[in-house]
Amino acid sequence: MALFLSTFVNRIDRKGRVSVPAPFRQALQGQSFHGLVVFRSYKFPAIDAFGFDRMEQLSASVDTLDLFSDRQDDLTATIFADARQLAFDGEGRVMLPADLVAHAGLDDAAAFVGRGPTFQIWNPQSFRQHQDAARDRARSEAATLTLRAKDGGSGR
Amino acid sequence: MALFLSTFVNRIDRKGRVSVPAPFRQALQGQSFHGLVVFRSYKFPAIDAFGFDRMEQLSASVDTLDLFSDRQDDLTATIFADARQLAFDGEGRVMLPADLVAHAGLDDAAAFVGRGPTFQIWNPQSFRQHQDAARDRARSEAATLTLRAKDGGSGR
DNA sequence: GTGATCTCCATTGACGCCCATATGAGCCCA
DNA sequence: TGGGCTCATATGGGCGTCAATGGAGATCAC
Repeated sequence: MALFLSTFVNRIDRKGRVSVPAPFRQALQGQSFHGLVVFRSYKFPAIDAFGFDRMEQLSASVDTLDLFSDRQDDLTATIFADARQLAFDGEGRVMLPADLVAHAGLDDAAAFVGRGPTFQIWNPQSFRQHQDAARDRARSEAATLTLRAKDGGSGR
Repeated sequence: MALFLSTFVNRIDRKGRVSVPAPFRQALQGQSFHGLVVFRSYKFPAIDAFGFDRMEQLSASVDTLDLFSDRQDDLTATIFADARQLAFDGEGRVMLPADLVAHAGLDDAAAFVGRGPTFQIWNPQSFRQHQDAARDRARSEAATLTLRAKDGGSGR
């Protein structure tokens, strides 16, 4: 399974193309579709992304011949309808659709942010602010966590 | 199995023809009928659609009584009676029957909305509203889903 | 004969594919 | 340890191809 670590910032050229970081491309090797699956993040001004195999898994888990389940309507409508496949070109770049660029507030650069099994694409400035805020929150919670962690040892 | 992702908006010309998005056509390749199976969505102002193989699957399931609740029975009966086959022309277009156009409130454009194993055809404006609402609902359910995934181990 | 549907052709605009260049990191050798 | 070399990645631009769209003519059904 793919594992995405660290953050990389690459330029977006005037044709809307951006290089996917080589380590991320390596993590995506050997999938049935050579590229990314992306969609608008629910909670952030960012783009969520992962490999095609993860989408296939999602489809299989949702798929039944019951066409009439109310429960899955919102989920499928949102996930599958909103997802896009972005194919790599020969140089390992993808074209970012204009509406996703708008959603993430992207300008001339994109930050690829590893999140383990998935990653996100942010405006670099927005991400820095977001990250700083997250760090502050984590720091203020640290006292509580430390007390709990006493028996467990080093969480990170 | 076919996997329909993303949303594509294409124009309907004055003869009622509309191009099926190329990625969807690719997902439908190699089936015994070169075209779509469509019927009125029973809960949305939209057209449900998928490939012929899925209709065959559905038929087989009904035969083996897999889907033998009364509710399913009514609904599947409705589907088979209501379903139509729309053949591709040389350019990958289909002709939308007038009554389906009316049911979906289609005008001069059609949104092809991927739903994983199936897709739908909507009036673009109607779909946008529907998607925004579904997105809000999904967002509020996201917390619940996350909590469930946590104890299940690493959700995928 | 008349209307509708299917087939074929032309246009245009976007996107995929190709090559060329720069930049930086790692490696080898002195 | 320092310098130079090499290779991979990132980046920019040009061009060909395919998809979407519109229309005209042929064929079939009523």
